[in-house]
Amino acid sequence: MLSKNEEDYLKELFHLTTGEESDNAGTGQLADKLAVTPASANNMLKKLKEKGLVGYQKYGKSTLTEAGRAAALQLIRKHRLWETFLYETLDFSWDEVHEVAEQLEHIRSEKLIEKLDKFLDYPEFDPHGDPIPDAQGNMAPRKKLTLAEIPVGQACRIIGVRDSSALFLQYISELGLSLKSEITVLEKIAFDNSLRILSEGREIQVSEKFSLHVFVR
Amino acid sequence: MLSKNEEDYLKELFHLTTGEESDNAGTGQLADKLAVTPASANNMLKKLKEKGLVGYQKYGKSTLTEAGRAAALQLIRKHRLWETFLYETLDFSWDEVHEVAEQLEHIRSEKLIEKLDKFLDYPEFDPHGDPIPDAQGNMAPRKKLTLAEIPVGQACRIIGVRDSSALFLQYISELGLSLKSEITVLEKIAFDNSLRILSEGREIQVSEKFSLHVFVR
DNA sequence: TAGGGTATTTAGACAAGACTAACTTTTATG
DNA sequence: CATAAAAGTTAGTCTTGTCTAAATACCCTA
Ligand SMILES: [Mn+2]
Ligand SMILES: [Mn+2]
Ligand SMILES: [Mn+2]
Ligand SMILES: [Mn+2]
Repeated sequence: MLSKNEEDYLKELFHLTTGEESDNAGTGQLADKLAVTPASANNMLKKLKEKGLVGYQKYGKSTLTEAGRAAALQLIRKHRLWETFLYETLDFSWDEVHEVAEQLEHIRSEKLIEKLDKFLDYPEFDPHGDPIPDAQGNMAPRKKLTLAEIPVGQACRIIGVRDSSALFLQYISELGLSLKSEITVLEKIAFDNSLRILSEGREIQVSEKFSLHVFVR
Repeated sequence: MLSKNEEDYLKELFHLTTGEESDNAGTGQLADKLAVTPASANNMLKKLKEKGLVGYQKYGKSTLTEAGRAAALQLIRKHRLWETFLYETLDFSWDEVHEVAEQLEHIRSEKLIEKLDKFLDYPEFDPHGDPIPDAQGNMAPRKKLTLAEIPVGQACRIIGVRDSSALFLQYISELGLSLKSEITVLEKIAFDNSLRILSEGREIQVSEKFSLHVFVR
């Protein structure tokens, strides 16, 4: 039985080692993400290695074992199902769901998560467009196309975001955009790759950085 | 900010001091309920006294202060709303909801509980017939009439149960009875006050003890 | 009213996780 | 390649909450 903290470490390790960047993570990198000192992360890594969930060696980078990966995926499944519930059923906004799901994901009940999945009608993606792993830990690949890659004149629809920080999510909400918003690219400014886009009749100017954080279809 | 454990102690203290029995509780009595040693309960009582939530004196009985009572009621509100959600929305059975609600009640989010209350359409009673306190901590009085008091020939409807132990709830489920079941008392056996009752066409024999645990209207 | 039994409290230890400060290893740089 | 900076580790301490064992207080009854 994993503790809440052990679960959070595994989940973060999963995110750090599953991106395009790298398939392993340093102690300090992990510590940063969890807002903890490197000493604390080091301590936990040793414990998780003992439990066979993490590949760790002194002064080396860490990885998840198969067992660790499976545990992380179960947590991610719960996190994203709860986010979906908060967004779809309780009318939370895009940027509010993460914090609460961070707590709800640790509730221990097989039955609860099965019933929730069924109640939500087996959703495939969470409110940020991230895929929800199934009970066996299978997860659809993340969509990769960003707003930055859409040619001028083309219309597209938001299906996700690259990061779920409250700062970014609040900004995108303020722009009047959200999941499923339809966007047309009006002009790409060659100087800095910023975009003029059209959504629901309103014209908006966004930076290249912004456009790289928005996934579209 | 109260910890999960502090919350559980306050809630149990509320239950022990709000029944008809007594308005205070001994250290060992509290320890029993929380499945903890008297030494642990003693330790916590001193801490809660420091925080102004509990009235405690060495070798004396303990009580809740007004602040402690208010905190306990908020927790009970969350517990019973979650039980209602599990029962009504996710189709949990009568005897399964308590254990999961015991975890869910500790999720910290004002907004969550408001939205849940609204989603459930502001329920007044939980699946066990217990009243749900409102956001200000006001709680309707518990119904008092038990099955044991119903005269022979009279029909009634189950509105709650005296205790929510899994043992009792499973038994009542096995009998085919649940919240809102209609019951007619066919005969009261004078020897031991056991009852023959009729529900949905089936005849059932129940003990006096059982009948004292079922609240009806 | 003096024991004796029961309830309560204290003392000391342990586990999980966190922190700071000091130390070691690795890596990058001139 | 030498050395300084960065990254990682260790040691020791703290907090929360638990336990066991031993000491104390309370209370009931002979
Ligand atoms: Mn979490
Ligand atoms: Mn998400
Ligand atoms: Mn609880
Ligand atoms: Mn209940």
